[in-house]
Amino acid sequence: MIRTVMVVEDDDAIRMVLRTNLEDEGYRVLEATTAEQGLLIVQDEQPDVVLVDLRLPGIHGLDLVRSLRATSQVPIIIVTAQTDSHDVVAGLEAGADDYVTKPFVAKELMARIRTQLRRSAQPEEGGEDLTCGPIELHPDTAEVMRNGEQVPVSRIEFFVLAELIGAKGRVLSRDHLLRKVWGYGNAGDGRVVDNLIYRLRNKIEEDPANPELLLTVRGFGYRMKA
Amino acid sequence: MIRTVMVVEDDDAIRMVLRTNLEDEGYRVLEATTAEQGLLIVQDEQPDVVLVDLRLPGIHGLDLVRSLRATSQVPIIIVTAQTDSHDVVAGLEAGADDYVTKPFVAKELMARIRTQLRRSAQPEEGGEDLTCGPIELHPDTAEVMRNGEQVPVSRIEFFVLAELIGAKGRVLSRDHLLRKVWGYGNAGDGRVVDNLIYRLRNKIEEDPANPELLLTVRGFGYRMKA
DNA sequence: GGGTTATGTCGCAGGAGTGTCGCAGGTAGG
DNA sequence: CCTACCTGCGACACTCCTGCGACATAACCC
Repeated sequence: MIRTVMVVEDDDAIRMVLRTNLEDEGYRVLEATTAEQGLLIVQDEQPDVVLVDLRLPGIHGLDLVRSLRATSQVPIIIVTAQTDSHDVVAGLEAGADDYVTKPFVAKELMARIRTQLRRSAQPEEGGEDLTCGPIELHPDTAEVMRNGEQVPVSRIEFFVLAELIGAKGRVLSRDHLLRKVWGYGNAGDGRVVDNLIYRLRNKIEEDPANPELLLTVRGFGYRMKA
Repeated sequence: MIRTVMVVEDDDAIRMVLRTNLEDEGYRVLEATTAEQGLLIVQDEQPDVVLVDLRLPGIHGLDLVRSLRATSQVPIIIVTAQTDSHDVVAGLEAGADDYVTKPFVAKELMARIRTQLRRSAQPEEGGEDLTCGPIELHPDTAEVMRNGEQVPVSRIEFFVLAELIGAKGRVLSRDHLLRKVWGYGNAGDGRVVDNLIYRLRNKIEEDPANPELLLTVRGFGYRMKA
């Protein structure tokens, strides 16, 4: 599963260092240089962790933390040059989950990110099963059921199906699926998605040639039946 | 609601400082000076947070962290004089939720404790017996029984089995197991997990070549039969 | 209809994921 | 010092996945 980390930091050099380290760890990285921008992107992309600098142009990082906390449970790690323990307390009280001071050691920061991810990964058992008509997804066991019978699907097929069902009938572009499931780097041939949809249909559709669940939206992408 | 904080620390002076600060914040405080003692008390009293020093007489603090994690989700904060970032990484990978270095600022530590409590305020599942079909785990004695007969397993095998059974049928990735059981420092070869599963199957499965309890989920990891 | 583009269909080869097993260094206990 | 066991590692076999390419078919536009 590809995890997404959001970095809100106005210093280009530090942001680049963070991006490099995060990508080396296999994360998808989103960037913002202002609190306003960060807030929008978080709502849009729902990252798995947010790194926030306190000294931002315009709105202060602390206010960003409070705004995020007001609407989201996403783990927040403050990464800042302000080392005063008073600032640490304020940051944590504002709703941050951890506080790391610059200059930070990359390996330590990565470990702290993993720690946050580990904890936020637990409630996934509370995550209700994804269903669509006769199809049922169990994220806990990575199983797909059709009419109660188990259908063997591969790892990638599972993620694509989860993404589609999670979209609840909205159309998802090939590009969107490529990014979410395959993860930026290996974009390659756009037809990969078509192929996978074909195989998926053979597994979950009654009549794969006339799909009733996994529908094509010509020119846009694919969607599940509402 | 009165929260309980457990302190595992052998230095009398520091333990006293912690106790005073914690009681001022309104917590109930439990104390232990060794890892063994700490483990017993945690099982007995189920505190809401555990503070652990790394340098303990006898069993090392890191091993205490791993032992706690094997059977409990209690938030763990390492409080230690070891400031090396390598130690921080090892501590977090062992399962700690935060890492504070001495000398610490009391107010900051208190804030970090509140942060942990805030997150763990969610409901906990009851203390479960670690059983799965004919398999039975006794964390107290580190014994594994199959159909009432004792099966000799090694230390690591025990932890892996505990982790799997504790997951109640959910899939656990190799990475997850590596971090939880091995502690990632020695990550090295991912095949270590496969090997261990193979050996575990030879001990607990009727027909190891056709496992019915310890199942492979291709592309994801392993899981116990629900 | 004819041309063009988007998508469906399907087989293949390389490769990733996993099971299996033996080996050797390490470790604990006698 | 010896022994037994644990444990990480590497090698090999095997299955299944998956990206790709080639062609067929359907939808769209003029």
